[in-house]
Amino acid sequence: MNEQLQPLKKQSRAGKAGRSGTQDDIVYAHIFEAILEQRLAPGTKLSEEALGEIFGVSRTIIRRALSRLAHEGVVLLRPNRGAVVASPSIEEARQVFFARRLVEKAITELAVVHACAEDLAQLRKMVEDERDSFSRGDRGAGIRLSGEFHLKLAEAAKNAPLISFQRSLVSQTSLIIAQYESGNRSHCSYDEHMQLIDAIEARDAGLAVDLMMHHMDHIDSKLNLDEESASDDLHAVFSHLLQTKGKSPRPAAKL
Amino acid sequence: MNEQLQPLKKQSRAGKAGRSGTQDDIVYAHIFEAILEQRLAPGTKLSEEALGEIFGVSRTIIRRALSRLAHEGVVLLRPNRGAVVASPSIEEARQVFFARRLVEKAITELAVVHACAEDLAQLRKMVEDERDSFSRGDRGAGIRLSGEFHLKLAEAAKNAPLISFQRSLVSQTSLIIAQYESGNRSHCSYDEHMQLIDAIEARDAGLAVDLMMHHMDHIDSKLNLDEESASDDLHAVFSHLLQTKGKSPRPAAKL
DNA sequence: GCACTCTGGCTTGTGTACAATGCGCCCTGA
DNA sequence: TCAGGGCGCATTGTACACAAGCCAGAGTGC
Repeated sequence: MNEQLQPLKKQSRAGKAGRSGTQDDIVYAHIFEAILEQRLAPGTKLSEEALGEIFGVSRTIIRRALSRLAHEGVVLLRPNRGAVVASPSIEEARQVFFARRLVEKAITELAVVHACAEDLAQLRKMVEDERDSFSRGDRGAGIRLSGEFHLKLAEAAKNAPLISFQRSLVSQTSLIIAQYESGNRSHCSYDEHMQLIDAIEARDAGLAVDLMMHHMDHIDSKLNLDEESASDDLHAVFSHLLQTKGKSPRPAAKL
Repeated sequence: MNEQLQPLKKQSRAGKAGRSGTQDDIVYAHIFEAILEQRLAPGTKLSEEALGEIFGVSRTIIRRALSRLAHEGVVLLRPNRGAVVASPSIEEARQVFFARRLVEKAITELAVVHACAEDLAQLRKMVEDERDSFSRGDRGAGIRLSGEFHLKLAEAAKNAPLISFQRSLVSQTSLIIAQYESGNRSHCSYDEHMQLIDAIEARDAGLAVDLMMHHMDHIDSKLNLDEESASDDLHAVFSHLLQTKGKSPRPAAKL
């Protein structure tokens, strides 16, 4: 484990949020991608020094990236105890989905009004990329691109606070999907995405919102949030025993 | 300007978000308070070294606090050019208010269902504090406490993502009020707040939501978002010339 | 007189060293 | 054999030093 990337010349592919500017953006994007594509399992410890070696930067940069990830809820920052990949509980997942329905509805309505031709073109392109990923069998990239579609939709709605909130919600949703999706059904959201774009382009608010709500239902129904699925993560398994109020879940009883 | 606080013994009163734990929380809370109470005018440069001296900590801590404030939108972080107190444009203010209506409605509905007796008691206490502040003529504290009321309401709704979003929205709203409120009308929201608590306690969702929406209308009507008010801040005055997309507004034309 | 350039100073960005805290192992005693 | 306590190590928290990047002002040429 002593290999490292070349000292981070501004790499092009930085997936999401790829403002390929400063170093911490790159680190951020890489970790983010790794988490969403499940190369990093929930609960995994994210050591600052290890990451620093891997990316060839100092802990300062890593720390900033982790801080951003923590803000978006995909990483849990425990004081004096380091960062771990978040493992949202069922209850947390429900809360995220509730908030998402709310936001997606508003975004859809706004997008019907504000989306310009270029927005729509970009959205279509993203859906195509998404379809390609799934047909290629790249589930991780598919989840990520599906998320980016919803984020782009928020941008088309032209409301800055909602965009930022949506970014956080989408990140967490992706993590939840990665964690809870029942494997037997393929995640084929691109079809619904395309219909949605059509409705928005037709400026049919009623239809667009309906489609979006059904889309949310579908995502929801693909998850087993009703029962605990088998997991190697004690926190997830025993999440109903944990306090959900404080940001640092600890066992309520000694395990 | 060479005075400094005593080296930050864990001060108790840390206003909002007063997790009186680590140092950066304290710094964060103090700057936050200062901005909301208009002791720091929009556009003011926030020098890292100066703040570090004032609070008796190193730039590392200041930097973290500024980063958090930037996340909430009350501070603008310009790469290589330091931090300034945000001065939201009219358009940004409108977007914040749009998002707030959305969130407040959802929060109110949730609070009607989930608010427990202790939540309601705390809410009542906060409204009393708020009234005291205004009767004492402490407008800054009043604005802050009014914001904290709405934040507490979000907590009573028991949805973590909405709480965090609400925190950001309330912060920005407070900043907007501080910047745009027409001075001739007194900000007497505590009365409406109290009615709202009553409706929630009565579990009357319809009434509660109505009250909340009217409350939003009132706040809205107190601001002059229709025309530019006089301002000593070039960014605010010429905000319609500035790009609102990028996070770092620069003049579109040489001033 | 005006505008342009270059330089000096100041502020932020990054890396690193040291301090502090938490965790696990080992040792001891019952 | 197991529980409890103490110690050492590993990891994070903080401060500081150096590098890099802006900005303003003085100086110069047109």
